[in-house]
Amino acid sequence: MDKQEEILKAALKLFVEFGFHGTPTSKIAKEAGVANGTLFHYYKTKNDLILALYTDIKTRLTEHIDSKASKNDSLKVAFKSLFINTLQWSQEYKQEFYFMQQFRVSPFILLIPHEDILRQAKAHLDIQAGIKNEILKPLPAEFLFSLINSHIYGIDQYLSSTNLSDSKQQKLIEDSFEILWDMIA
Amino acid sequence: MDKQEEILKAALKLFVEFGFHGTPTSKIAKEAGVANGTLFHYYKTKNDLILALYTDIKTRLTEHIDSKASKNDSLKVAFKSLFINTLQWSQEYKQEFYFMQQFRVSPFILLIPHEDILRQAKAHLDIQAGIKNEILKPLPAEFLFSLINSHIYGIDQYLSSTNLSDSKQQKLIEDSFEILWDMIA
Amino acid sequence: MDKQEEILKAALKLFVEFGFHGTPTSKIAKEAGVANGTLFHYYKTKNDLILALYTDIKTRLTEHIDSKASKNDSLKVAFKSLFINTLQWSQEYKQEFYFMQQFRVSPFILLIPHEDILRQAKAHLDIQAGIKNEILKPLPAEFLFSLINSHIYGIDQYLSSTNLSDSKQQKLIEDSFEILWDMIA
Amino acid sequence: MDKQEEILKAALKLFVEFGFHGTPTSKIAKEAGVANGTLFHYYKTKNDLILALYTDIKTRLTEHIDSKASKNDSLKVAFKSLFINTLQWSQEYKQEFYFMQQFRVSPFILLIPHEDILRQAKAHLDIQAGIKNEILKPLPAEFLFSLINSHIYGIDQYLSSTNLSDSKQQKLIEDSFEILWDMIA
DNA sequence: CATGAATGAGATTTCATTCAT
DNA sequence: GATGAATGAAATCTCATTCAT
Repeated sequence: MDKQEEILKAALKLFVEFGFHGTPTSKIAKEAGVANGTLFHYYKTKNDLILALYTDIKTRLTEHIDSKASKNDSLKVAFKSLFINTLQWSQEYKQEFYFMQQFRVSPFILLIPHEDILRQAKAHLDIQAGIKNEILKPLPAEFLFSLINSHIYGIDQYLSSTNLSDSKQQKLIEDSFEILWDMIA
Repeated sequence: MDKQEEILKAALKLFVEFGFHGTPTSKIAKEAGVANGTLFHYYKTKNDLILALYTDIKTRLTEHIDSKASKNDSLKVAFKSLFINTLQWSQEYKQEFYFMQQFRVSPFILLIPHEDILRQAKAHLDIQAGIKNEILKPLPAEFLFSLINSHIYGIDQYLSSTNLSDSKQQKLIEDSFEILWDMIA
Repeated sequence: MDKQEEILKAALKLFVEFGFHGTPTSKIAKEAGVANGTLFHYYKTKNDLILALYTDIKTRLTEHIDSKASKNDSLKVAFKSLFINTLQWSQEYKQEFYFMQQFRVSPFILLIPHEDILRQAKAHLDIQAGIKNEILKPLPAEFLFSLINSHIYGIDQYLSSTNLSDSKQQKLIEDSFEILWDMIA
Repeated sequence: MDKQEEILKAALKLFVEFGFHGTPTSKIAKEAGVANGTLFHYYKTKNDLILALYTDIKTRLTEHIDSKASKNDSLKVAFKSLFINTLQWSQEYKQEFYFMQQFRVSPFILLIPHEDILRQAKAHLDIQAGIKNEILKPLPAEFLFSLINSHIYGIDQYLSSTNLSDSKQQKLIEDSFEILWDMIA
């Protein structure tokens, strides 16, 4: 692994444990096994590092979801795939998922253009279309989007607080999707 | 308003905008219109101030909810009251509600005994009892709790991102409760 | 002497010896006998300190010159007074005078509005008027100003590089003025 | 142009604008279009670079003056040649001339043996001889030297602050020499 | 020769906290 | 109680310099 990756990895670990501001750049460098200045060789400022980490994680999650999606699925299958893959990823990459939540209630979120946030998230499925085709309930798309998102976060939180076996976890995720689908369709 | 209150008010405003660590105590003091040292007269450390603010806000929310609840309601009515009053409060005191979310994904949350968090939240309604009485679905209480909570946060987020009239907002909150109830009962 | 003065005094001493950037703020603080942070309590940045020092010295020189000037002098007497008092001050406050020269060939000079520099310098005598009254040679005022200034700096440099007794120094300054006067009148 | 020259050229440009310490070696390298390390291949330290630049410029000025001087001139003609050629050079190579002034009020000047400074400057004409031959006024040679030097700087400053046509500039330089000559002879 | 990633000492600046008034 | 000057540890960031390639 090259130094730049080591730095991101170390930053993630420490940010999750101590928060952005509770983590000095010197500790990140030490954890990454590089010199203090090396961090600033790759990231001009600590802010830049935080933003780069967010972008990196978001990209990885998006790629994971996209890699599992197939083009010709029905809306429900597409939704289900998105839902399940997001939650599986959230459990496999707990730190990453937690970091994103931290980031989203931090002032740093303001540095990400608002559209970027929505676009990427909604890119995976066309809620609008589902409403038009009368597959989804006739509610504002933004509202449905909020419901779906928060549902996912709720499940993630529950999974993280308990310690289910893989199969039980799998079952719970699938059941949860049916609950969600009943709610929005 | 006395100085102590002014300090809390100033801290809330600045924390929400700049984050805990992004807000120096000197700025809080200035915003509150008191001297630097005065802040430390009331709160021994900055940490103490943050915790006191959290406790203060949580208490105010709890009191609001409790003041609206009546003892002899059915479970559904009790749930509905909790749900509606929480969301109405979240919209009236947006900064406060946002602060609590910030606090909960921050390392400070570890300073609050885990049980305190659950107990207080669940104190208002006995999910366990609802399951036993077969009013609620036979799912783990913790799981239902997560679903309820995240649902509330989802609605709050949607309400905060749009700008509905009071009546429309009221309607949406009530509809959302029915959706939630269908999900858990 | 209060701390703010001590800081200016220490800064002057060290800047003259090591240059602006060759002097860390930590050394200034130590030389002034104050804590590191105290310097920044009075001057928001090192730049601010440098500018404040320049302004302070320039003010002191101006006040010295003004205090020695009398209103009703002839132009020649007024010039002579300015000339002599500037040079006496330059020898009494060598560090201060040297600092001003350092400052003037540094990028910091750009932070001082150009007009401020000329206005203050020319305020003491009206070259323009002297030209109109045919007391001074019919040359551009700016040109005469440059000649006068550089003459003063030349004498200062000579005085600083030799070690004359007070009386000889006094004599040389007076003779130099006559040389200057012959040059411009 | 080879890399070594590019480095000197870049250094000159940036030093004049930002000062010695205000200019990182990395910026010099970038401006010169070479890699960071290349600079240190040619100049062991930043200090060495600064000194080399000073020496280079001083040599070029000296060569310019020498190339214009003829051996058998009278003292006045020799002086005039020195004076005029210095000022013409100062206007043609403004950055270079400004750099030398910066250098002379910087702590770096101490790294140049004092005698070198005087010798080279005085090498071009024998003030001492002029005094003995009663061509120059019976004043200390060092004093005359200071007067001449500062006069030149004064003219340079005026020329740099205005924008005269070449012919007017030429005329002003010649007139200024007569003024100087009257002052010292 | 030339490169540029890597270093780490050190510079500037911030900031929670103290304390004499 | 209230003030705000003073503190100094610690944080972010810079930069001259090195060295493996």
